[in-house]
Amino acid sequence: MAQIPRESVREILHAHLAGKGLRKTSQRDAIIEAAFGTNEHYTAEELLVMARGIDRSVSRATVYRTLPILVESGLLRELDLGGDTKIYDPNFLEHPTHNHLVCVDCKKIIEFEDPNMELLENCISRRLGFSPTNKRLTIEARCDEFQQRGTCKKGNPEAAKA
Amino acid sequence: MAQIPRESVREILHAHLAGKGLRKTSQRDAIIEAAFGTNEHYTAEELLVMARGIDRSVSRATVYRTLPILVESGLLRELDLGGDTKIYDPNFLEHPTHNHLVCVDCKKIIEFEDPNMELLENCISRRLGFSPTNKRLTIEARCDEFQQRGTCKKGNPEAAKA
DNA sequence: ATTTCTGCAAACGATTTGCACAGGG
DNA sequence: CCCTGTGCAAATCGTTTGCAGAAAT
Repeated sequence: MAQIPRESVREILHAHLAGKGLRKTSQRDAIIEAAFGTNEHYTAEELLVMARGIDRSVSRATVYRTLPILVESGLLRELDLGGDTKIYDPNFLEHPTHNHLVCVDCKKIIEFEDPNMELLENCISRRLGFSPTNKRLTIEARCDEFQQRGTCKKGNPEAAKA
Repeated sequence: MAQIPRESVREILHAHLAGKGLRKTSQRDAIIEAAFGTNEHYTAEELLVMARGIDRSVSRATVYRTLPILVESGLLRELDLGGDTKIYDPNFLEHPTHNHLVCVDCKKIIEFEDPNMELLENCISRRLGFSPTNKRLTIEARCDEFQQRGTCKKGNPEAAKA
């Protein structure tokens, strides 16, 4: 499933760890494996479950302590999409400029890229006296299909109930 | 300070309360007064302090219970700008389509309107199969001035430390 | 009178942290 | 060996909620 070659991830991560005097541990390996073994978004808790599937000894605390490291490394992106849980997005390397559309109805997160949006963000930021570095953009919208049928195949059905 | 005539706010709010069988109470009045007596953004906790300045008897729970009512009424907007606290924006009536730029450095929240952004949001949403209703958009950026001087007059200085 | 509101304090849920031990360099 | 990483459980912090009394209709 993962589109990023595992070696690249490992390389970049090892470089990052080494550069910071951080150590390679079996738990971190399991977490990394889990974190980049999918293209789906996930929460810290979901990552914990996935990582435990690889190495039973991974603890919640270690997941929470490792996530910021992965984010710093530039391989993982942390999303604040308005819920009370942070969401993590492993597709950052391939699509560094993508934005997110969150469906209010079905909770589905859709990634999109749009050069016009890129351009417009830059213009607006500059006009206001800001550098467009490190920007995030999220659109919240309503799902047409969900509006009509009360359900939709885009989103995960359980999320819709929440 | 408030640009919205207080009567309009009261009228709309009373209509909203009446329509839902909700009661007018002194605590709610104080909260409303505080909520629309400024153009600044605020957190629930900050609103509590402001409301208590008007009516000492206002409790934290009542503020938290009243905020969703104000948001539903359409007069107050709830913003999720990525921190762990929700932010409330009383300027929604005057500028219904405005978006937000949050400075990573000085934490300042800047409101802006841009017809091109409007248009683009609509196009993108539609293209993806969503109705552009109820959308929110936030740009996160770095403050030029802050980058150069380590401080900036745009933002509130204390927020920058956080 | 009836029903909604309120304050208080306890409950909550995601995340963080102190501690003593385990394990990489 | 030394210092970082780990699991556990307790602590945080914003927000929510159960309850019994207070107030609005």
